[in-house]
Amino acid sequence: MNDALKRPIRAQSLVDVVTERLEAAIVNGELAPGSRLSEQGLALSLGVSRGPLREAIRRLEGRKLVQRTTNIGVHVTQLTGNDLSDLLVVREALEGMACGLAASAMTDADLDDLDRLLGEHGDQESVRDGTGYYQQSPDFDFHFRIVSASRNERLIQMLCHDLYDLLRVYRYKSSRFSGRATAAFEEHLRIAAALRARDPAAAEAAMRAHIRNARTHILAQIAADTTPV
Amino acid sequence: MNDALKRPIRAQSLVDVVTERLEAAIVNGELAPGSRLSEQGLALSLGVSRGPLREAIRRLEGRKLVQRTTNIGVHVTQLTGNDLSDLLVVREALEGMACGLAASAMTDADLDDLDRLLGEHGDQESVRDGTGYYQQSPDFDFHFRIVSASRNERLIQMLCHDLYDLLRVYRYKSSRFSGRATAAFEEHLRIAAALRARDPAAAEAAMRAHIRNARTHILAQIAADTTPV
DNA sequence: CCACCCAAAACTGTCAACAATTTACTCCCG
DNA sequence: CGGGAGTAAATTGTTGACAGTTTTGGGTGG
Repeated sequence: MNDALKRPIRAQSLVDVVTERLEAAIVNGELAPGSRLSEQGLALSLGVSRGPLREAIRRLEGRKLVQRTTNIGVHVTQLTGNDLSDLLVVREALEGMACGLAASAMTDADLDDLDRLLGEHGDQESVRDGTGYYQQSPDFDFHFRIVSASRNERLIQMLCHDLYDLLRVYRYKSSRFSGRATAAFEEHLRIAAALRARDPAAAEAAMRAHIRNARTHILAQIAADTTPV
Repeated sequence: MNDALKRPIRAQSLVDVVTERLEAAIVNGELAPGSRLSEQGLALSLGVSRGPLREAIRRLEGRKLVQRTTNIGVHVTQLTGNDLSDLLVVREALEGMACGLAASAMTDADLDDLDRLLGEHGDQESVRDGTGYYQQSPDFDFHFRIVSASRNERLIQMLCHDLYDLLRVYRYKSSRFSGRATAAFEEHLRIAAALRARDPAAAEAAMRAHIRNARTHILAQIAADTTPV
């Protein structure tokens, strides 16, 4: 799909490298939400000057992954329950649309791949008892494939790059979202069936219901988690 | 709604000021899409050093308003017809959702305000013949109010700040999108009616149809514009 | 007259130093 | 012993300078 070759390779600047490193560190929890980023310290530990580091931070700032307060410093974005709620509504809208588009655009090969993926999920026991710590990755795989099949670059970018990153940040901060693996798996099957039927409306509805259920579950879990504290 | 007072005021840094200026210049067309931004020249004309200017550019880069190529320079994002098409699909998904939420959240006062706005629009002759150059602003007003009524901060931000900015950039670059003012106005009325009925599903459907029609119209106009060239 | 190569100018990438503000600590007073 | 003012340390904001790359222009050879 990509031309790959022919386009001149450009040495990526320090800013690019630093941005990737910071993004990875934030997403995988190495930099905890709410934690402060010291420019001096980070510049030293990354072996770069403060200039490129600051520029990288500005870029993440534009993506809402960090927040800068003038003369105070930058903090990794900390999502409140409300933020997470809002974010999942946005995800419902975007991913529902993506799923509807995918229903029209997916090839037979794509559909077969998706079924194979679901087959592997079904074999895992973690789906049945629903601990699902490393169910996280296959779950993202499933959604990632459907979104990619929408063939809408902007939509793919917004979901897979921006939204998923933000959601991952939250996941690592708070406790696992578990206890719904079985229901989620069945919803995945329903989505796959609608895609196989090439029914955009049904596919969108199934995906939206899936995300709406996840949202309800997550919000309930958060409410139960934070009220006792 | 905002606490306004009590929160200490912070002198906004040069980066903030520069970011606003650049954003405004790009949105209002002063910096044309595809044009190159010279760091030296801009720094000189804005009266700041290259450091803050570069940081401001990085922030806009995160928002996809400009694009940087290593060792070459930064260019104002130039949307292709495909980009615009993708973008409008995203807008359909997000603004449809926002409109559905607004149907539940809008107060009677909000609805009255919206009706008053529509009444003013109906009086303008530009709606009837449909030149609609400065119809642009009232149109954004209408959409802006509905989106704001969704009470979803993330959604509001994504639509009113990010998406509308990008769309405005395109509008100024290419020819006016006209000839649909009458139909658009009627669709606005239909949306308002659904909101007044507090019917989320109908409101979402009406908004999505409205944006889908606009998209079709715009894409057709672009195809007619560029093929002869 | 065109194509190619080489040198100079212009520009971007990076860095280290300086200025301004915030934070932390210490000392003094009540 | 508690509170507050003042000072010192640390951190962020900004700047100017240097290094590396790209582009431009001219000159030479075919």
